[in-house]
Amino acid sequence: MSREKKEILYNATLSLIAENHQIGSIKVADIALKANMGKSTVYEYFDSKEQLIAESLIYMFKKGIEAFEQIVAESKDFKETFFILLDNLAHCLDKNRRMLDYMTMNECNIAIHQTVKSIMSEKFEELRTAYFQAVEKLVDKSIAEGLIKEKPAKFDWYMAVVNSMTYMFIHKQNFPEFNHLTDDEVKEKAYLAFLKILNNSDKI
Amino acid sequence: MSREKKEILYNATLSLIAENHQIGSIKVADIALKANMGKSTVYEYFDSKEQLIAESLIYMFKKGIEAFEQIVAESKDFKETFFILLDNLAHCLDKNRRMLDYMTMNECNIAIHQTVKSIMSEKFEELRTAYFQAVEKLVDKSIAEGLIKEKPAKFDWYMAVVNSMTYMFIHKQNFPEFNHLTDDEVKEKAYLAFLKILNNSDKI
Amino acid sequence: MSREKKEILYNATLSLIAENHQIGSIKVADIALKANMGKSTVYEYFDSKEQLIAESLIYMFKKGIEAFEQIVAESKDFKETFFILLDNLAHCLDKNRRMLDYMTMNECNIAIHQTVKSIMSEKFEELRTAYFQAVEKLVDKSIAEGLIKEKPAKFDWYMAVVNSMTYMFIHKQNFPEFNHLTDDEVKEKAYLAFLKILNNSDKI
Amino acid sequence: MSREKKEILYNATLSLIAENHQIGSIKVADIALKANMGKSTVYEYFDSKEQLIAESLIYMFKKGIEAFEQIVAESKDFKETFFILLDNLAHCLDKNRRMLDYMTMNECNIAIHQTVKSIMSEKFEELRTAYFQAVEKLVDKSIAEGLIKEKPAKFDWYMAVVNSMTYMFIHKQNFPEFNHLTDDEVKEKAYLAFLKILNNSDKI
DNA sequence: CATGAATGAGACTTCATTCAT
DNA sequence: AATGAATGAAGTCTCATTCAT
Repeated sequence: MSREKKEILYNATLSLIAENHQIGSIKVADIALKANMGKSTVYEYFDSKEQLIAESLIYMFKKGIEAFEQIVAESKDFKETFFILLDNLAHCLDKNRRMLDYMTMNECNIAIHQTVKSIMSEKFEELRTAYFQAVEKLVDKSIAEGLIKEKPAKFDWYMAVVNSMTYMFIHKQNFPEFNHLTDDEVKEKAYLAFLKILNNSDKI
Repeated sequence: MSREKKEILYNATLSLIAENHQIGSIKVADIALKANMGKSTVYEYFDSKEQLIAESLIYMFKKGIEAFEQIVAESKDFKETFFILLDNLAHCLDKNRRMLDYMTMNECNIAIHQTVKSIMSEKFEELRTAYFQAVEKLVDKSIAEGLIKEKPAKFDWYMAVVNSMTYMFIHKQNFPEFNHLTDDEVKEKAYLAFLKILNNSDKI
Repeated sequence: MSREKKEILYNATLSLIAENHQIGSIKVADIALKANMGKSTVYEYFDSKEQLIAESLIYMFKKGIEAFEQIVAESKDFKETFFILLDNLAHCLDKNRRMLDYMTMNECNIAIHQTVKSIMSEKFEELRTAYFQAVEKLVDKSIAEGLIKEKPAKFDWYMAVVNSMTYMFIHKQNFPEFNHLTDDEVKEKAYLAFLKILNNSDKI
Repeated sequence: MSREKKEILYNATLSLIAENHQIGSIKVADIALKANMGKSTVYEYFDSKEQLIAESLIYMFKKGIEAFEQIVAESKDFKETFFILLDNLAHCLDKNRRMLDYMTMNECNIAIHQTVKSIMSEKFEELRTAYFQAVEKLVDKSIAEGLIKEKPAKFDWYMAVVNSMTYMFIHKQNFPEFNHLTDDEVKEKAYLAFLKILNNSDKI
């Protein structure tokens, strides 16, 4: 039960982060309201607001990485897998425009508060390692299919993936300049960018 | 005088943003302290904290775009210009790891507060237009030098620039996985990515 | 059964009073923890925290007076009895430096709360009477042994006893000025003070 | 001005301590009300409730010792000085029955809270030293007048003074057993006890 | 009997803002 | 023009108590 209630609170917190876009301004009262419980009940499960937020973020990362892993694990070909992942990201960005900060694991988004920071820094390396592994499996799939000639350096394939995610992110900012593009067109561009970055290194 | 004091306050605010990494948690008291004046004096120049922050951000964008324009305007060749811009970004990221959020003009980072949001949205389009123009001049330089065969679509060249900035950003996160890379190597990679993304569109 | 559980709670409460030194800051959660039971169980036996504390204090007084009586009742001579009592007090003061407040039956230490006050005031007179009787028996012993020439007024003999207890109390405060004195020396001084106060009334 | 406002708050706090009789249960709201200011204003002058309480107690001790010193300094004879001091004590006890705890400098009354404790412990030794000096001057006066034959040990004269104060304290508890005694009679008894304790050491 | 879970009331504290000087 | 002083509103957290099981 403790586990279940904690997850309710994680999800309440995360949906507020998605709405509010600013971790620092989340109020315990809001979390409690969203989770359908009294403010004081929150403190039965967590020592402080910071503890709750920190754990919620870890929870979010874990779930996100798990989802990523599962999508990669399903035996689709690379392009289909890649597109599902971008669709997924687009969906997340619809809910929370700041999601890219989290997807790039930018620690400064989390280190609002000394308490949150110290709670998270332990788990952070572990999470990042898992994330890199999942991303690597995706890249390996593209290599196995011959789309990428030879395995690039870690930084290179990581950047290629980040860059393709950035395509979705920039498009979701809804600048009028880019409103004419559909999600599908952007995904296609992201896909091409991935391949271009990791191929033809000899050409230039 | 009014002008001068306002700029002092802008700069105080911006240096706090750079340090704190969270707009929502900046306090008027801190700004006043940094600006060497009493809290109440701040209210002689601005109606509210939000007004001050919003104007400070606009000020930052303006200065940033001006700096970008000036670097591009100086008659260096494309590669040198590009590298100076990346050096500049690296310097900004050293002070404020969240700077990319601002550089990509992600509005959600600013919309902490309804007041800030409405103040900024007027100016925002103007700023973005200026930013796009500056970026376009940079891209045009690469075309003029023949590094890019033909002028790509707006979204494509904008993404190419954003992606190259992302290289610096990811590297500045100091993940142990990428600590072996020097700033110069990363700049080179960013430069190559820019060219790859905008060339060879026929190859794939 | 009810009786037994209640006593467990009394003792848990009293040991917390001994540790905390402040009745007002004792928490039901602490009492329950010390008594090895759930917080809600406390409310099976007592209507409120105040009721429990009030009854615990009464229990403490009763036990204390009984102990006092028993020591006096054992057929030792006056000086030995007196010293055992002072030893006893020293032991109590080691656990709770505020014990003197209770030993002098200073009602203000108990009247933290209107509820406690009203609960106690009924019993208080009864307890004080018993206490005075016990003290009187001690004094009578000193008279029977001829150490005191004639029976002094009630206030006088009560003060003589209180004063001798104060010796122990002051010594237990561990002021560096008095650290060189041993417990035995202080007891001797307290004993002499008792005799001096109650004798030679004609001399001065 | 800061000094003046702080003193207002000290006095508000001390009058609440006198009324409430329990340091732990004093509320900032009550202090602010008593001092005629908003709750938040209190925090302009003190970092926390504990800091305010600790400083208030130090202030009380200081003022008390100063008053004691001044009474002793005025060139009255010993008995008159002694009686004025006891009158003074009686007056304090009327306001705050716990005052004896403070007069005996029982540190446990102050150490409710770790913060208060650490703030005070620095000053405590200094205060105690001043207190002992003041008491010593009083005792010296009795020696100078020949009321005490030779100067007793520090512990002995300190105990004699404490004991005489205890007379007032016990009487102020208003036990029905002692209601027939007037303040003047009690003062006389306290005075005699002082002399008896410090004289005739040879007699017993 | 016993208690885990929940919570309302209320405490401390922060901070943007106002106001008198 | 500048600010020290004051504060209301709001946020975090605590804790005695209730209630369903």
